[in-house]
Amino acid sequence: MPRTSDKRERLITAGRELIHSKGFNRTTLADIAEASGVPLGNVYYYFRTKEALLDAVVSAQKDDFRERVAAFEKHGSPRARLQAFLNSVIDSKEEIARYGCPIGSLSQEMNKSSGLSRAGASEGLILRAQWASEQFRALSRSDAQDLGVWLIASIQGVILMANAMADPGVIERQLGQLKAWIDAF
Amino acid sequence: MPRTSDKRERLITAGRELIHSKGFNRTTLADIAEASGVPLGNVYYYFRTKEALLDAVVSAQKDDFRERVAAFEKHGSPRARLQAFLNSVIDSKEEIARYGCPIGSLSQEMNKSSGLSRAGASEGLILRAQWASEQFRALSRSDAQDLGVWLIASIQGVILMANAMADPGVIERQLGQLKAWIDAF
DNA sequence: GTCTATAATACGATAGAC
DNA sequence: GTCTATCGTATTATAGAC
Repeated sequence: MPRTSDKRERLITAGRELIHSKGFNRTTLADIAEASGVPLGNVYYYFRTKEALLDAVVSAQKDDFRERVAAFEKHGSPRARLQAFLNSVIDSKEEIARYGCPIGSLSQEMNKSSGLSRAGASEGLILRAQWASEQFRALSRSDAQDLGVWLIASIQGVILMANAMADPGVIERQLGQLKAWIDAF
Repeated sequence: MPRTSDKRERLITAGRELIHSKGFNRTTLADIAEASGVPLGNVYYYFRTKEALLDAVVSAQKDDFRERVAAFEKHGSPRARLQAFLNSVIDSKEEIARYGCPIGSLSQEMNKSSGLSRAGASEGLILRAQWASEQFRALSRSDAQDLGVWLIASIQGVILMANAMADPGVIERQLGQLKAWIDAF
Protein backbone atom coordinates (compact mmCIF):
# COMPACT_ATOMS: atom_id res chain seq x y z
CA MET A 1 0.00 0.00 0.00
CA PRO A 2 1.68 3.24 -1.10
CA ARG A 3 1.64 6.08 1.38
CA THR A 4 -0.04 8.23 -1.19
CA SER A 5 -2.34 6.55 -3.66
CA ASP A 6 -2.29 7.55 -7.32
CA LYS A 7 -6.00 6.94 -7.72
CA ARG A 8 -6.86 10.58 -8.19
CA GLU A 9 -4.28 10.78 -10.96
CA ARG A 10 -5.58 7.63 -12.63
CA LEU A 11 -9.15 8.91 -12.54
CA ILE A 12 -8.13 12.14 -14.24
CA THR A 13 -6.14 10.30 -16.92
CA ALA A 14 -8.99 7.89 -17.66
CA GLY A 15 -11.41 10.81 -17.60
CA ARG A 16 -9.38 12.69 -20.22
CA GLU A 17 -9.28 9.74 -22.56
CA LEU A 18 -12.92 8.78 -22.19
CA ILE A 19 -14.22 12.34 -22.40
CA HIS A 20 -12.18 12.76 -25.58
CA SER A 21 -13.43 9.59 -27.25
CA LYS A 22 -17.03 9.49 -25.98
CA GLY A 23 -17.74 13.10 -24.99
CA PHE A 24 -18.53 14.32 -21.48
CA ASN A 25 -22.25 13.59 -21.56
CA ARG A 26 -21.90 10.02 -22.73
CA THR A 27 -19.04 9.20 -20.39
CA THR A 28 -20.30 7.77 -17.12
CA LEU A 29 -18.51 7.82 -13.80
CA ALA A 30 -18.79 4.04 -13.91
CA ASP A 31 -16.80 4.10 -17.20
CA ILE A 32 -14.09 6.20 -15.63
CA ALA A 33 -14.04 4.18 -12.44
CA GLU A 34 -13.71 0.90 -14.33
CA ALA A 35 -10.94 2.22 -16.61
CA SER A 36 -9.08 3.43 -13.52
CA GLY A 37 -9.49 0.24 -11.52
CA VAL A 38 -11.35 2.18 -8.84
CA PRO A 39 -14.74 1.12 -7.44
CA LEU A 40 -17.54 3.50 -8.36
CA GLY A 41 -18.31 4.59 -4.83
CA ASN A 42 -14.68 5.49 -4.20
CA VAL A 43 -14.69 8.06 -7.00
CA TYR A 44 -16.67 10.34 -4.71
CA TYR A 45 -13.88 10.40 -2.19
CA TYR A 46 -11.75 12.20 -4.76
CA PHE A 47 -14.40 14.22 -6.59
CA ARG A 48 -17.62 15.52 -5.08
CA THR A 49 -19.44 15.48 -8.40
CA LYS A 50 -18.95 14.53 -12.03
CA GLU A 51 -18.47 18.22 -12.77
CA ALA A 52 -15.64 18.42 -10.25
CA LEU A 53 -13.86 15.64 -12.14
CA LEU A 54 -14.42 17.59 -15.36
CA ASP A 55 -12.78 20.63 -13.78
CA ALA A 56 -9.75 18.51 -12.90
CA VAL A 57 -9.62 17.18 -16.47
CA VAL A 58 -9.76 20.70 -17.92
CA SER A 59 -7.08 21.80 -15.50
CA ALA A 60 -4.84 18.92 -16.55
CA GLN A 61 -5.35 19.86 -20.22
CA LYS A 62 -4.21 23.40 -19.47
CA ASP A 63 -1.18 22.23 -17.50
CA ASP A 64 -0.21 20.02 -20.43
CA PHE A 65 -0.37 22.90 -22.87
CA ARG A 66 1.71 25.11 -20.61
CA GLU A 67 4.34 22.36 -20.43
CA ARG A 68 4.39 22.00 -24.21
CA VAL A 69 4.71 25.74 -24.62
CA ALA A 70 7.61 25.77 -22.21
CA ALA A 71 9.30 23.10 -24.32
CA PHE A 72 8.80 25.24 -27.45
CA GLU A 73 10.89 27.96 -25.83
CA LYS A 74 14.05 26.08 -26.78
CA HIS A 75 13.30 27.03 -30.39
CA GLY A 76 15.05 30.30 -31.12
CA SER A 77 12.42 32.02 -33.27
CA PRO A 78 8.67 32.58 -32.97
CA ARG A 79 8.35 31.07 -36.42
CA ALA A 80 10.02 27.86 -35.25
CA ARG A 81 7.79 27.78 -32.17
CA LEU A 82 4.66 28.05 -34.32
CA GLN A 83 5.98 25.29 -36.59
CA ALA A 84 6.64 23.09 -33.58
CA PHE A 85 3.08 23.66 -32.40
CA LEU A 86 1.66 22.72 -35.81
CA ASN A 87 3.90 19.65 -35.88
CA SER A 88 2.55 18.52 -32.55
CA VAL A 89 -0.96 18.63 -34.00
CA ILE A 90 0.07 16.71 -37.11
CA ASP A 91 1.76 14.11 -34.91
CA SER A 92 -1.56 13.10 -33.39
CA LYS A 93 -3.57 13.37 -36.59
CA GLU A 94 -4.91 9.82 -36.35
CA GLU A 95 -6.47 10.28 -32.94
CA ILE A 96 -7.88 13.75 -33.56
CA ALA A 97 -9.29 12.77 -36.95
CA ARG A 98 -11.12 9.96 -35.19
CA TYR A 99 -12.47 11.82 -32.16
CA GLY A 100 -11.90 15.51 -32.86
CA CYS A 101 -9.71 17.88 -30.87
CA PRO A 102 -9.91 17.09 -27.13
CA ILE A 103 -9.92 20.81 -26.36
CA GLY A 104 -12.16 22.08 -29.16
CA SER A 105 -14.77 19.36 -28.98
CA LEU A 106 -15.08 19.67 -25.20
CA SER A 107 -15.45 23.44 -25.54
CA GLN A 108 -18.27 22.93 -28.07
CA GLU A 109 -19.99 20.40 -25.87
CA MET A 110 -19.86 22.54 -22.74
CA ASN A 111 -20.97 25.71 -24.49
CA LYS A 112 -24.41 24.27 -25.03
CA SER A 113 -27.02 25.57 -22.61
CA SER A 114 -27.19 23.67 -19.35
CA GLY A 115 -26.64 24.45 -15.74
CA LEU A 116 -22.94 23.67 -16.06
CA SER A 117 -20.05 26.12 -16.00
CA ARG A 118 -19.83 27.45 -19.51
CA ALA A 119 -16.44 29.07 -19.28
CA GLY A 120 -13.79 26.61 -18.06
CA ALA A 121 -13.60 24.23 -20.99
CA SER A 122 -13.06 27.07 -23.48
CA GLU A 123 -10.04 28.48 -21.70
CA GLY A 124 -7.75 25.98 -23.40
CA LEU A 125 -8.63 27.48 -26.78
CA ILE A 126 -8.28 31.04 -25.54
CA LEU A 127 -4.90 30.21 -23.98
CA ARG A 128 -3.70 28.83 -27.31
CA ALA A 129 -4.90 31.90 -29.20
CA GLN A 130 -3.11 34.18 -26.75
CA TRP A 131 0.10 32.22 -27.09
CA ALA A 132 -0.13 32.29 -30.89
CA SER A 133 -0.80 36.04 -30.79
CA GLU A 134 2.37 36.52 -28.75
CA GLN A 135 4.37 34.74 -31.42
CA PHE A 136 2.95 36.96 -34.16
CA ARG A 137 3.62 40.00 -32.01
CA ALA A 138 7.24 38.89 -31.72
CA LEU A 139 7.22 38.77 -35.52
CA SER A 140 6.19 42.45 -35.49
CA ARG A 141 2.75 41.87 -36.96
CA SER A 142 0.48 44.78 -36.09
CA ASP A 143 -2.56 42.49 -36.41
CA ALA A 144 -1.00 39.93 -34.07
CA GLN A 145 -4.09 39.45 -31.91
CA ASP A 146 -6.43 38.65 -34.81
CA LEU A 147 -3.75 36.46 -36.39
CA GLY A 148 -3.47 34.39 -33.22
CA VAL A 149 -7.21 33.78 -33.12
CA TRP A 150 -7.14 33.08 -36.84
CA LEU A 151 -4.39 30.46 -36.50
CA ILE A 152 -6.14 28.51 -33.76
CA ALA A 153 -9.44 28.82 -35.63
CA SER A 154 -7.78 27.42 -38.75
CA ILE A 155 -6.36 24.45 -36.87
CA GLN A 156 -9.68 23.73 -35.18
CA GLY A 157 -11.58 23.97 -38.44
CA VAL A 158 -9.18 21.64 -40.21
CA ILE A 159 -9.53 19.12 -37.39
CA LEU A 160 -13.31 19.35 -37.58
CA MET A 161 -13.29 18.70 -41.33
CA ALA A 162 -10.81 15.84 -41.02
CA ASN A 163 -13.07 14.34 -38.38
CA ALA A 164 -16.18 14.77 -40.54
CA MET A 165 -14.40 13.24 -43.53
CA ALA A 166 -12.78 10.57 -41.35
CA ASP A 167 -9.48 11.33 -43.08
CA PRO A 168 -6.25 12.19 -41.20
CA GLY A 169 -4.75 13.13 -44.56
CA VAL A 170 -6.80 16.33 -44.46
CA ILE A 171 -4.88 17.40 -41.39
CA GLU A 172 -1.57 16.63 -43.01
CA ARG A 173 -2.35 18.48 -46.26
CA GLN A 174 -4.14 21.51 -44.85
CA LEU A 175 -1.77 22.08 -41.95
CA GLY A 176 1.12 21.57 -44.34
CA GLN A 177 -0.22 24.55 -46.29
CA LEU A 178 -0.47 26.52 -43.09
CA LYS A 179 3.16 25.73 -42.25
CA ALA A 180 4.26 26.93 -45.67
CA TRP A 181 2.33 30.15 -45.15
CA ILE A 182 4.02 30.76 -41.78
CA ASP A 183 7.42 30.14 -43.33
CA ALA A 184 6.67 32.67 -46.06
CA PHE A 185 6.53 35.84 -44.01
CA MET B 1 -58.92 19.04 -37.08
CA PRO B 2 -56.76 19.35 -40.22
CA ARG B 3 -56.87 16.41 -42.58
CA THR B 4 -53.13 16.10 -42.28
CA SER B 5 -51.55 17.10 -39.00
CA ASP B 6 -48.33 19.11 -38.98
CA LYS B 7 -47.08 17.44 -35.83
CA ARG B 8 -44.27 15.64 -37.55
CA GLU B 9 -43.08 18.96 -38.97
CA ARG B 10 -43.34 20.68 -35.60
CA LEU B 11 -41.34 17.91 -33.91
CA ILE B 12 -38.55 18.25 -36.46
CA THR B 13 -38.46 22.04 -36.11
CA ALA B 14 -38.34 21.88 -32.31
CA GLY B 15 -35.76 19.11 -32.55
CA ARG B 16 -33.50 21.24 -34.71
CA GLU B 17 -33.64 24.18 -32.32
CA LEU B 18 -33.18 22.16 -29.16
CA ILE B 19 -30.41 19.97 -30.56
CA HIS B 20 -28.62 23.13 -31.63
CA SER B 21 -28.90 24.88 -28.28
CA LYS B 22 -28.55 21.92 -25.91
CA GLY B 23 -26.85 19.25 -28.01
CA PHE B 24 -28.33 15.89 -28.99
CA ASN B 25 -27.39 14.01 -25.84
CA ARG B 26 -28.83 16.56 -23.44
CA THR B 27 -32.01 17.09 -25.44
CA THR B 28 -34.75 14.75 -24.25
CA LEU B 29 -37.74 13.61 -26.24
CA ALA B 30 -39.85 15.16 -23.48
CA ASP B 31 -38.17 18.54 -24.26
CA ILE B 32 -38.98 18.20 -27.93
CA ALA B 33 -42.51 16.99 -27.26
CA GLU B 34 -43.24 19.89 -24.93
CA ALA B 35 -41.81 22.50 -27.32
CA SER B 36 -43.95 21.03 -30.10
CA GLY B 37 -47.13 20.83 -28.07
CA VAL B 38 -47.23 17.08 -28.59
CA PRO B 39 -47.66 14.58 -25.75
CA LEU B 40 -44.59 12.47 -25.15
CA GLY B 41 -46.19 9.17 -26.04
CA ASN B 42 -47.36 10.53 -29.36
CA VAL B 43 -43.82 11.26 -30.51
CA TYR B 44 -43.38 7.54 -31.07
CA TYR B 45 -46.15 7.50 -33.60
CA TYR B 46 -43.99 9.72 -35.82
CA PHE B 47 -40.51 8.46 -34.91
CA ARG B 48 -39.66 4.95 -33.80
CA THR B 49 -36.65 6.09 -31.79
CA LYS B 50 -34.81 9.24 -30.77
CA GLU B 51 -32.23 8.40 -33.41
CA ALA B 52 -34.93 8.32 -36.09
CA LEU B 53 -35.89 11.87 -35.13
CA LEU B 54 -32.22 12.84 -35.37
CA ASP B 55 -32.09 11.44 -38.90
CA ALA B 56 -35.08 13.59 -39.83
CA VAL B 57 -33.38 16.66 -38.31
CA VAL B 58 -30.18 16.01 -40.26
CA SER B 59 -32.20 15.50 -43.41
CA ALA B 60 -33.99 18.82 -42.88
CA GLN B 61 -30.63 20.56 -42.39
CA LYS B 62 -29.43 19.19 -45.70
CA ASP B 63 -32.62 20.21 -47.50
CA ASP B 64 -32.23 23.71 -46.12
CA PHE B 65 -28.71 24.01 -47.41
CA ARG B 66 -29.71 22.80 -50.84
CA GLU B 67 -32.43 25.45 -50.92
CA ARG B 68 -30.00 28.17 -49.92
CA VAL B 69 -27.56 27.02 -52.58
CA ALA B 70 -30.32 27.13 -55.19
CA ALA B 71 -31.02 30.73 -54.16
CA PHE B 72 -27.32 31.58 -54.57
CA GLU B 73 -27.58 30.58 -58.23
CA LYS B 74 -29.17 33.93 -59.02
CA HIS B 75 -25.77 35.49 -58.39
CA GLY B 76 -23.89 35.61 -61.65
CA SER B 77 -20.39 34.72 -60.51
CA PRO B 78 -18.91 32.01 -58.27
CA ARG B 79 -17.25 34.80 -56.31
CA ALA B 80 -20.61 36.41 -55.59
CA ARG B 81 -22.05 33.05 -54.57
CA LEU B 82 -19.24 32.48 -52.09
CA GLN B 83 -19.74 35.99 -50.71
CA ALA B 84 -23.46 35.33 -50.32
CA PHE B 85 -22.67 32.16 -48.41
CA LEU B 86 -20.31 33.99 -46.06
CA ASN B 87 -22.91 36.73 -45.59
CA SER B 88 -25.48 34.17 -44.55
CA VAL B 89 -23.12 32.97 -41.83
CA ILE B 90 -22.42 36.51 -40.64
CA ASP B 91 -26.16 37.18 -40.55
CA SER B 92 -26.67 34.60 -37.82
CA LYS B 93 -23.50 35.43 -35.92
CA GLU B 94 -25.31 35.99 -32.62
CA GLU B 95 -26.92 32.58 -32.53
CA ILE B 96 -23.89 30.64 -33.73
CA ALA B 97 -21.54 32.47 -31.36
CA ARG B 98 -23.83 31.43 -28.53
CA TYR B 99 -24.39 27.78 -29.46
CA GLY B 100 -21.89 26.96 -32.18
CA CYS B 101 -22.67 25.93 -35.73
CA PRO B 102 -25.73 23.65 -35.85
CA ILE B 103 -24.03 21.50 -38.48
CA GLY B 104 -20.48 21.48 -37.16
CA SER B 105 -21.31 20.98 -33.50
CA LEU B 106 -23.70 18.12 -34.27
CA SER B 107 -21.06 16.48 -36.45
CA GLN B 108 -18.56 16.71 -33.58
CA GLU B 109 -21.03 15.30 -31.11
CA MET B 110 -22.03 12.35 -33.27
CA ASN B 111 -18.46 11.45 -34.25
CA LYS B 112 -17.71 10.36 -30.72
CA SER B 113 -17.73 6.61 -30.22
CA SER B 114 -21.12 5.13 -29.51
CA GLY B 115 -23.44 2.71 -31.18
CA LEU B 116 -25.00 5.50 -33.22
CA SER B 117 -24.61 6.12 -36.94
CA ARG B 118 -21.38 8.02 -37.27
CA ALA B 119 -21.79 9.23 -40.82
CA GLY B 120 -25.07 11.10 -41.32
CA ALA B 121 -24.49 14.20 -39.25
CA SER B 122 -21.20 14.96 -41.01
CA GLU B 123 -22.69 14.98 -44.48
CA GLY B 124 -23.82 18.58 -44.10
CA LEU B 125 -20.18 19.66 -43.77
CA ILE B 126 -19.05 17.51 -46.67
CA LEU B 127 -21.86 18.86 -48.84
CA ARG B 128 -20.75 22.41 -48.09
CA ALA B 129 -17.13 21.63 -48.89
CA GLN B 130 -18.14 20.07 -52.21
CA TRP B 131 -20.24 23.08 -53.12
CA ALA B 132 -17.40 25.46 -52.22
CA SER B 133 -14.98 23.37 -54.26
CA GLU B 134 -17.28 23.71 -57.28
CA GLN B 135 -17.17 27.46 -56.95
CA PHE B 136 -13.37 27.47 -56.86
CA ARG B 137 -13.30 25.11 -59.82
CA ALA B 138 -15.48 27.59 -61.72
CA LEU B 139 -12.83 30.16 -60.84
CA SER B 140 -10.28 27.93 -62.58
CA ARG B 141 -8.35 27.09 -59.46
CA SER B 142 -6.40 23.87 -59.94
CA ASP B 143 -6.46 23.24 -56.19
CA ALA B 144 -10.23 23.73 -56.04
CA GLN B 145 -10.95 20.63 -53.98
CA ASP B 146 -8.53 21.52 -51.19
CA LEU B 147 -9.68 25.13 -51.29
CA GLY B 148 -13.29 24.09 -50.75
CA VAL B 149 -12.37 22.03 -47.70
CA TRP B 150 -10.17 24.86 -46.52
CA LEU B 151 -12.97 27.44 -46.79
CA ILE B 152 -15.48 25.39 -44.81
CA ALA B 153 -12.78 24.53 -42.27
CA SER B 154 -11.99 28.22 -41.87
CA ILE B 155 -15.62 29.11 -41.28
CA GLN B 156 -16.07 26.29 -38.79
CA GLY B 157 -12.91 27.22 -36.92
CA VAL B 158 -13.93 30.86 -36.70
CA ILE B 159 -17.33 29.87 -35.34
CA LEU B 160 -15.70 27.61 -32.76
CA MET B 161 -13.42 30.41 -31.56
CA ALA B 162 -16.27 32.95 -31.48
CA ASN B 163 -18.22 30.47 -29.41
CA ALA B 164 -15.31 29.86 -27.02
CA MET B 165 -14.74 33.61 -26.65
CA ALA B 166 -18.48 34.28 -26.46
CA ASP B 167 -17.98 37.09 -28.98
CA PRO B 168 -19.95 37.39 -32.25
CA GLY B 169 -17.53 40.15 -33.26
CA VAL B 170 -14.94 37.45 -33.94
CA ILE B 171 -17.18 36.09 -36.68
CA GLU B 172 -17.67 39.50 -38.20
CA ARG B 173 -13.96 40.41 -38.21
CA GLN B 174 -12.52 37.06 -39.25
CA LEU B 175 -15.08 36.29 -41.93
CA GLY B 176 -14.71 39.88 -43.15
CA GLN B 177 -11.05 39.07 -43.77
CA LEU B 178 -12.07 35.91 -45.59
CA LYS B 179 -14.43 37.89 -47.81
CA ALA B 180 -11.67 40.32 -48.69
CA TRP B 181 -9.41 37.40 -49.58
CA ILE B 182 -12.05 35.92 -51.88
CA ASP B 183 -12.53 39.26 -53.59
CA ALA B 184 -8.80 39.52 -54.17
CA PHE B 185 -8.30 36.70 -56.62
C1' DG C 1 -54.15 9.05 -34.77
C1' DT C 2 -53.99 10.64 -30.03
C1' DC C 3 -53.10 10.42 -25.28
C1' DT C 4 -52.20 8.62 -20.26
C1' DA C 5 -49.88 5.71 -17.59
C1' DT C 6 -46.10 3.11 -16.76
C1' DA C 7 -42.40 -0.21 -17.60
C1' DA C 8 -37.30 -0.73 -17.98
C1' DT C 9 -33.10 0.93 -17.35
C1' DA C 10 -29.13 3.92 -16.76
C1' DC C 11 -26.72 6.98 -13.98
C1' DG C 12 -25.33 10.47 -10.48
C1' DA C 13 -25.00 10.42 -5.85
C1' DT C 14 -25.19 8.72 -0.86
C1' DA C 15 -25.09 5.57 3.35
C1' DG C 16 -22.60 3.16 6.06
C1' DA C 17 -19.63 -1.04 7.12
C1' DC C 18 -14.81 -1.97 7.35
C1' DG D 1 -9.31 5.71 2.73
C1' DT D 2 -11.81 1.99 0.62
C1' DC D 3 -15.64 -0.61 -0.89
C1' DT D 4 -20.60 -2.62 -1.39
C1' DA D 5 -25.09 -1.83 -1.64
C1' DT D 6 -28.58 1.06 -2.83
C1' DC D 7 -31.45 5.31 -3.33
C1' DG D 8 -33.63 8.78 -6.34
C1' DT D 9 -34.37 10.46 -10.54
C1' DA D 10 -34.28 11.15 -15.47
C1' DT D 11 -35.20 9.26 -19.84
C1' DT D 12 -36.15 6.08 -23.63
C1' DA D 13 -39.62 3.35 -24.91
C1' DT D 14 -44.07 0.57 -24.68
C1' DA D 15 -48.97 -0.80 -23.45
C1' DG D 16 -53.29 -0.03 -24.20
C1' DA D 17 -57.62 2.89 -23.71
C1' DC D 18 -60.04 6.12 -26.56
